Amino acid sequence: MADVLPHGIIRSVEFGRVHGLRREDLDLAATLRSGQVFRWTQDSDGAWAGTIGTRRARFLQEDDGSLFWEADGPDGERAIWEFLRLKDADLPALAERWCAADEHFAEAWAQQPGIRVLRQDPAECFFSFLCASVAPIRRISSMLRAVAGAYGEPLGSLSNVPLKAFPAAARLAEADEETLRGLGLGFRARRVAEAAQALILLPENWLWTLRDEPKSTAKRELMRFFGVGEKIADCVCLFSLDKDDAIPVDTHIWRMACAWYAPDLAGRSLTPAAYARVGDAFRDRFGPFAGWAQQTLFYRAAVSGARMI
DNA sequence: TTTTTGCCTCTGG
DNA sequence: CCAGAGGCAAAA
Repeated sequence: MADVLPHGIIRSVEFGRVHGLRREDLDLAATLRSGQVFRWTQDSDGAWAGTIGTRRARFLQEDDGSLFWEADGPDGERAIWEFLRLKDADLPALAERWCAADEHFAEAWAQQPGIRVLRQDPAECFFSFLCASVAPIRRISSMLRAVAGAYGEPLGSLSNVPLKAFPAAARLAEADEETLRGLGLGFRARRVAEAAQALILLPENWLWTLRDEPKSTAKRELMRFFGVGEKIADCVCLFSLDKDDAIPVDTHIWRMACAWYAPDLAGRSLTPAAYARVGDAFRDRFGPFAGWAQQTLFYRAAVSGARMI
């Protein structure tokens, strides 16, 4: 099957299946809903469609856990495995240790196993979390869909779901603040416009090169952008730059830390020193993939809405 | 230097 | 009216 995209590129859609996956390895729906990606949509068949960079993709997870996928080639299968990080982390084995180390994680895992950290496109991730300030997931999704709808390159449809690439910085740099405001970004419009302007002065692959830098360097570089503080920098590090022990400290993680992992912080305010203490407490307890453990705890508190503390 | 405070902005209760 | 997936800049 071959598609001619609106800009003339011919792509063939590849497909395949990942066997031997259990819910403990991957719960696709929970992972895509866990507040790390915002533009994946579920159709009436229960399949999820979205983009990985400029590549269209579609997933359907069967009841036994196994995963059917479709994706633009070439190397669709490799792209799927990288996006889901299936080779990088044995989630059930990690979770078994985390359950033994922490009763609160054990409760969250029992309710919802299989939430993975994805390896997403760094540019879309950067702009996504720039838009995430003081906004619930539903609103973040609506902002990013509006931005992609207005500026994103059409990639054609996959199973009747029209898909657009998230606009490159060069395209976003053409947008002025007022236009972005009109797309519902509010005060975030200035941050997105300025970040796009700053990014086009750097090499096109600059964000990707941060994958090769240590977390401290990547964070420091990201925080030079207006609108990027520690929390957003940690989100970009964890969700797109392979920094598996980055801990984005939002209000939910902060409350958990005060209650369970660093109780001496209770009643204090979230200063930079306290922020660092929270991250260290998570890394002490959960180890090099602490950010993955964080994602399960975050889902339980922020997405499922369960009362934990 | 570190921490606190006010402000920005808008949807939903 | 108030609260909520933050960050900035000024001031203490």
